[in-house]
Amino acid sequence: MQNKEMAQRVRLFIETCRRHQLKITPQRVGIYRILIQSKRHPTADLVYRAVKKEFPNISFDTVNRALSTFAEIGVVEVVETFGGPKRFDPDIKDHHHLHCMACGRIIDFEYEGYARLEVPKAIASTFKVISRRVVLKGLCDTCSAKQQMF
Amino acid sequence: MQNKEMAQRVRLFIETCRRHQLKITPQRVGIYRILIQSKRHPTADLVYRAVKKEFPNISFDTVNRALSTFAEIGVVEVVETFGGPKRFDPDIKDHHHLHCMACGRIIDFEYEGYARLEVPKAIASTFKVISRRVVLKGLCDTCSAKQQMF
DNA sequence: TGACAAATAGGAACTAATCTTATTTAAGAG
DNA sequence: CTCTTAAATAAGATTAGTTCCTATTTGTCA
Repeated sequence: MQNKEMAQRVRLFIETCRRHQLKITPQRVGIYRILIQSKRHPTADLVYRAVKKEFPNISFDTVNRALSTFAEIGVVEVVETFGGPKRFDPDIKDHHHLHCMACGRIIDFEYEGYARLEVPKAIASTFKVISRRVVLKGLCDTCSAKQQMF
Repeated sequence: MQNKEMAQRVRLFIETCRRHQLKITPQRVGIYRILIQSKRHPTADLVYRAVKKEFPNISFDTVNRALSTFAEIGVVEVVETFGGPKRFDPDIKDHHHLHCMACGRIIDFEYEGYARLEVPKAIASTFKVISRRVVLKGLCDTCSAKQQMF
């Protein structure tokens, strides 16, 4: 990620925090910076270990609480998983996911064809739909290559 | 569910277990029967508490292991969640999910319009896609009614 | 009917998430 | 710039969810 883009996203993040009357602490900014640099939909623990390099005595709880707070104000998203620890996604634009069942990697993709997944009338009339996503399960390039060998 | 349909599904379940060299134990059958009667995508703990009525000294581990085994051989599915305990779905037909963010309910639906969600070429050429599902987040009828009151 | 691998019960161990409390700090008021 | 106060943090304890371990039991096949 470009330095410039990063700075821009951090600015936006800070703005959103202010709008929600959240204090801008160095820890929160550090956590957010780590998160937007990660392409791996990390767990709280992974973020904790990364941010610990910059803040050696930050506590796990601070990281975990920050991530939950970020999700509440909508600057990050909790990703759908199939058990295991929560994973966080700093990309809040509409996009879709492929889950590799072998290595657990989650690959983001955007696709025009899914752009306006209409909601069935029967659903739309009774439920308030907030977000839509296509979730694919499969094997990523690396793992399907490995399988071929057997 | 009709008695007849139930018996048929259990027969199929037993067949699949045999195909995978799994022993047909009364516990496994009991757990499976509970699961196919549930419309709530229950957690292991919920299944455990229900099946305990029939098998008073079944252990949680037996239930949990059975459910994982069932998922491995494909007779049930682990449902996508946003943190929290694993949830299991006895419906292995293609279908989609609406997650109520307020009460946690997961509503199944089928929709012709999603029937063949084509996979983008860029994905299809590098990944082996095994299943596809549309995941909607929102508020269910009951919860959106409650919100209206404020 | 007997032999054996697989499954179960029960409890221990482990991992993830949340809570508690004392201390520190961001940010608005003066 | 300093003071005040509510909010946030660190550290450790607690709880929830899941998996592991071991002795015992039980399906299944010969």
